[in-house]
Amino acid sequence: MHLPDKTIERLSQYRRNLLIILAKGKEFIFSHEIAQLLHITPVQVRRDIMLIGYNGTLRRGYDIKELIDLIGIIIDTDEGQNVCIMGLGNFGKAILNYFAGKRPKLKIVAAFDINPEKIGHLYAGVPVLHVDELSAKIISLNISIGIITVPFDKALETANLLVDCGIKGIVNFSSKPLNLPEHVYLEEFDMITSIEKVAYHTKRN
Amino acid sequence: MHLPDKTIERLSQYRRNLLIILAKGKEFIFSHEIAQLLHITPVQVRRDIMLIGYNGTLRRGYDIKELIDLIGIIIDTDEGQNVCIMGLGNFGKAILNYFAGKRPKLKIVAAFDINPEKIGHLYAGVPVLHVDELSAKIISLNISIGIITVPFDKALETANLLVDCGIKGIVNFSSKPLNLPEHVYLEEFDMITSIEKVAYHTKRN
DNA sequence: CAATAATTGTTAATAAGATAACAACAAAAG
DNA sequence: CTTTTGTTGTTATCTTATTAACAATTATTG
Ligand SMILES: NC(=O)c1ccc[n+]([C@@H]2O[C@H](COP(=O)([O-])OP(=O)(O)OC[C@H]3O[C@@H](n4cnc5c(N)ncnc54)[C@H](O)[C@@H]3O)[C@@H](O)[C@H]2O)c1
Ligand SMILES: NC(=O)c1ccc[n+]([C@@H]2O[C@H](COP(=O)([O-])OP(=O)(O)OC[C@H]3O[C@@H](n4cnc5c(N)ncnc54)[C@H](O)[C@@H]3O)[C@@H](O)[C@H]2O)c1
Repeated sequence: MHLPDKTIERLSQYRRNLLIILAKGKEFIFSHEIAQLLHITPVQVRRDIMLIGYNGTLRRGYDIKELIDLIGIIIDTDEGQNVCIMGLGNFGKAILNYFAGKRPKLKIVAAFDINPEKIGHLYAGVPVLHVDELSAKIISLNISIGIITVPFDKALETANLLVDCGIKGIVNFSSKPLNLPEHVYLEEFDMITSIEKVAYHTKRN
Repeated sequence: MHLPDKTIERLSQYRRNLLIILAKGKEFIFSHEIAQLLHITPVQVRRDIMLIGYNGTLRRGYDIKELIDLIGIIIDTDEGQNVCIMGLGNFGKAILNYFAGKRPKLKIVAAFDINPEKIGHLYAGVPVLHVDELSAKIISLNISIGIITVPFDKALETANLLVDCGIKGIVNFSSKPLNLPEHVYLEEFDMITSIEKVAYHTKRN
């Protein structure tokens, strides 16, 4: 089954929001309710759900629990994947706090840094280790995804290190665009782009 | 002139990278060099540049300085826009550090929080103020864009506050999706989506 | 029980975005 | 001076993404 990239992004958002709604005790949800949550159209929601092969109930909507589980089957692996974070500065800490315990199948199991004051402690329940240990720990902790939040001028060497250690995917939040080998999946984000987009769109008026 | 949304995003990225290259002393650049930086195709670059009406020189490429200036005319206003950040936690601090002095036409001029220990100080050169002052300061500091980094359960009231104060655009990094009036431009980002996208794409192999 | 309203699932149509193709031409090489 | 090479600018094509349209069907209303 091939799924469009944008559908994957929305599935992730659906799940995050459905989990919250489920926790409030709601059992079924209509496409237009999901749509309203994410400022998209109900058709879009129904189409995505169609693509993953799920069927709702006419006039009752979608079973929230079932939908969440199915999204899990699509995004997650059975055993789950382990994640590490490179660079425990403000940004890295924000990510750890935010992520902690949120996704059972996607665990941040270690943070790597070079600052001796940070190493050896736990942060948000996650051990902070020295970068020298990376190679060994990626294997022993079975880490397949790395998040890069080191300073600009350390991003390249950090990425190379991860690649050499056999990482499968990287999320790069450092502002240095990376050029990775094809077999490593890369996702980059820079908030300056977000903010400048808003700046552009608020120019008029 | 109408520009596609994706082109705006890329223009922002072009500029960020061109500024770095300019600082290194390079004066001209080819489309394929820009393309390589951002993992896109040279055609894409040329097309974007065409859309903004800039002309390079055949076989010399684009004048980096001119290109940067033109992108500035498109994204920025002449006087610049002022930005505030709501919630100075780890995430807010990371943004302030990162942004500080980086974009002359897009200044973060205040951070708002409710924690008395934070208020009254400077962080990364930016004054930390109490949320109660928001309404007055948005006017006196001429703030038109707000960045939300308050906790999940405070995001809605914070957004409403900004809207009531006449904000023109919001970047929402809190994990709570917002429903804003049409005249306020909204940009949202959640890193869980980025990470889960990587998780999905690294499932196979 | 008939009529109406609401909702899904799916195909068809449209729109947005990316890539390919190539003419034009300037610089470099021969 | 002629040919080759490299690069831009632009149109045409292809691909991906979104929206519209509507049949099917179930619940609700009268
Ligand atoms: N993409 C975005 O939107 C965005 C936003 C904010 C910051 N950033 C970028 O993220 C990065 C981190 O920002 P921050 O505010 O957390 O910075 P920071 O300085 O607070 O943290 C960086 C951390 O990395 C550690 N470090 C340095 N070299 C290292 C190495 N070789 N290996 C491992 N760890 C190393 C440092 O000890 C420090 O703890 C910067 O590049 C910044 O520009 C990006
Ligand atoms: N979108 C993402 O990718 C992403 C990533 C990390 C964190 N987050 C979210 O960002 C938010 C902030 O994360 P953090 O790690 O910085 O949290 P934090 O707890 O460190 O910081 C929150 C700050 O907001 C302040 N605050 C609380 N209520 C406020 C109010 N009403 N007005 C103004 N300030 C107020 C607090 O005093 C604190 O300083 C959270 O909602 C978190 O879930 C999102």
